[in-house]
Amino acid sequence: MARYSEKQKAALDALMRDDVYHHAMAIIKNEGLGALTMERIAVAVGVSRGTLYNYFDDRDAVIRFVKDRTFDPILRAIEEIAATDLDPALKLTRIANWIFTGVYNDSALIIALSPTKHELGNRESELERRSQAIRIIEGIIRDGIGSGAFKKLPPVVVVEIFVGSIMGMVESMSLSGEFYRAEAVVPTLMELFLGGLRASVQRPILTTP
Amino acid sequence: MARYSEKQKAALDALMRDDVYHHAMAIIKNEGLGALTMERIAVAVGVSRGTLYNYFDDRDAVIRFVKDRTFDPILRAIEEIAATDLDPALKLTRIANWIFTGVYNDSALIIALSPTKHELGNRESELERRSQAIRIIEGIIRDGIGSGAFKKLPPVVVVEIFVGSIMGMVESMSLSGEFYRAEAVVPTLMELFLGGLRASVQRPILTTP
Amino acid sequence: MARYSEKQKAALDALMRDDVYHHAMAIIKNEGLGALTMERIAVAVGVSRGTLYNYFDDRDAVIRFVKDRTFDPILRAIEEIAATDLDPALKLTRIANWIFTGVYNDSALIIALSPTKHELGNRESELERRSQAIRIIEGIIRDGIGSGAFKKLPPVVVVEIFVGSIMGMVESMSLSGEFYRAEAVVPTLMELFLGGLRASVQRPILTTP
Amino acid sequence: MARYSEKQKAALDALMRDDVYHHAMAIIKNEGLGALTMERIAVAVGVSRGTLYNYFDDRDAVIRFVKDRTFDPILRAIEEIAATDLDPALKLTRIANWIFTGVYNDSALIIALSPTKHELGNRESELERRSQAIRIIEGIIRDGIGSGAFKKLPPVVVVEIFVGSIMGMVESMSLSGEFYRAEAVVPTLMELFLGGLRASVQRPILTTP
DNA sequence: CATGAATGAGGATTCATTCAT
DNA sequence: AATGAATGAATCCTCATTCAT
Repeated sequence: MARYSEKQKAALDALMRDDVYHHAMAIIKNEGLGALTMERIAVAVGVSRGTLYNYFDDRDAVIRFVKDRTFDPILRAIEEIAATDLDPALKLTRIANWIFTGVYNDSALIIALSPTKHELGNRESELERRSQAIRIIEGIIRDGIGSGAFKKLPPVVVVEIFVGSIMGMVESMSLSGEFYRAEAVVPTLMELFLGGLRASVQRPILTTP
Repeated sequence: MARYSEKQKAALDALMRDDVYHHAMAIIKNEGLGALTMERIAVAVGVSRGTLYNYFDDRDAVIRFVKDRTFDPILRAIEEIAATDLDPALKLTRIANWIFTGVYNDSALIIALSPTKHELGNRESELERRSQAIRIIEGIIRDGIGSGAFKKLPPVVVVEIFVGSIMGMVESMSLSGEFYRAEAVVPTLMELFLGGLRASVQRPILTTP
Repeated sequence: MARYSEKQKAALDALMRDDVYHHAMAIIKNEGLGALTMERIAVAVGVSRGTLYNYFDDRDAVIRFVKDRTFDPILRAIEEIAATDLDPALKLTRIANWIFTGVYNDSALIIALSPTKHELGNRESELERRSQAIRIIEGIIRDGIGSGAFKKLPPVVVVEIFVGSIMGMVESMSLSGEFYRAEAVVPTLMELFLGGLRASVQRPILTTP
Repeated sequence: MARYSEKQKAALDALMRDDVYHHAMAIIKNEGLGALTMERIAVAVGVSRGTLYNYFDDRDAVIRFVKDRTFDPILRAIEEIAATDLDPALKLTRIANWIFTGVYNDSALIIALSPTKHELGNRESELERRSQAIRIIEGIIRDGIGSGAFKKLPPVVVVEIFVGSIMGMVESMSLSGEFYRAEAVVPTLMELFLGGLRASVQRPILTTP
């Protein structure tokens, strides 16, 4: 009796979600998260507002979905890079490259999406995603310190600085409107970061006075 | 003629603006910029909505005011530090410290306020403020490179990374909910940053004053 | 696909617009244009304010709609009368009759709507409508002068007086609250107007003293 | 104890009212009645809003006052003209001239003021003023009919047409934006009006078809 | 009397969301 | 499943008016 088999239904569902992702991204990029109304999405996708509600519980679900779909690949890439047996410095460089490149394409989007913080309860998944990434990168840094390649700096803080500086760079560029390609920025970023992190010649470590 | 002298009026005005700043900050921190409605502010301050409009042209003016009041001291501090004759590395350290400390108190606020992007037209003053800071810091870095203290890396990119990593750190902390005091983070940050920036040969490391 | 066919939708739309026209008219007549708030209309029509916005972009659109719906039939009638091959005097009489009758039903409305001046930008269509009517009537008067039926008075001024006296009459009645039927007023009006306009036998010309 | 004597107070009062009239006129002319807020007036006059309320009960009182001050001279002039022993046709011509000229100077104003009708309760004085004028003019027309100078047309309707055509002309000009001087319009107007009104040679009367 | 800060009642709009068809 | 009309809560903003100083 059912018109669509389970499979067909799932396929339909996937198509709809693809469409929504595509158009929601475009709207957010061009006009900001505030412009992402159900009406706008519905019109862009070519369905009625009501139909949208058959696929997403509410507007927040749409936002959550778009975020997830944007960040998950980055997380997976980080996991994959961490799983290789490259040396820690190289891993970090690749991660920086990946994030930067991945983010580059959706530049403004990241910014628009990021500090949703207070807007509704998407914090959980977001934080979880973030803390997963953090934990993985922290592992890499601990490895580096353990192997004597990196200085003995507090890993937790180092991770935050690593991630923070990448995200900060993206935000910086977004605010100033000047976008550099990954190749133009990542080397300098890593030069600075690794330059300071590498346990090169001995140098007394600095602590807060 | 007038019952209140100019001074009294100014004082009243200042009081109101202080109040608004105070409560607007609280609202933004706890619930985000989106929760900053005129009604909320009015209730918090203890006046009617109408009264608010006697002090601020519109909601946007309130937001602008809060931003200015938050960022201006930072900008001025940066200017002052840049004007000293400390060596570049120390200047950068102090600036990092200042921003970090200053921002620490209003932590989440910065994030909530920063990427207003797409929302209203307050970008101008915001960008100007930012570019002023950027220009000043860029000057310091050029000095460092000129004096041979820093590596010859593209100053523009270095600044972005410097500023970006600080802002990113703040945002990182804001997202994760764990806030470190400046003393706990800045040394590490500068160790990394300066470690990578310095024209190698060893040199005693600089500490936060 | 759609539950409602295009036709049904159009019908619904027409119904709503009819309703709005009806009630908006009543409100304007009784309490003036200023009383025509979206709330008032919504309550009168029996829908929510939000629903109104599904049919009209904003309050201005409602006003424009009511005006158009009121004036357009008059304009069309004038065009039709002008297109006949009646003699000019008769054309004018019929036009006066038409305007007067048509307007009679919406009497006060015309006044309430007409000098919206300074209020919103609906002047364009209004003026255009007016100038179309003027142009047509001017043509009739020129014909009359050309054929020797009318005196050689400046057509432009004559039109203004013709139109002005009709509109003025309506306004007069509206202000005084006494409404005469077209049959009671138009003959007198035309007697005066045509009596003065016709190129009769000689008559001493009157000049301003 | 009183600071001001009655006289002084009255003088002060008159000054204030003069000022208000002056500036209120300017505002109405340039921006319409809607722009006539207490704040605007207060600023223009150079006093506080509160002070305005010492001279006028409310906004409506201001509007009433401005109207009165504008129309009263016209009414008085009509009375004076009616009191002369000129012949009826000449009286009407002079009245038309007077109204037209008087209004010419405040052109748009008349329109802006006229259909206040529904706006608050200034109807009484307005109507009274109007009906006084009507009554006087009606008297002139009756005289004309009585003396055999005018045709036997219903005086009430003739008055309305006379007044209506003048006011209509003014409004016409206001709407179209083209203002003619009294000398350019009144002769034509009176030519038409008196041409039709005079009991001249016999001519078949035209009735509505 | 003058002042002007405070008030609060409107009025316009926008959207997320529901639900009958 | 899809539709889209209807809803109504939320928000911004404007002013006439009051009243303590």
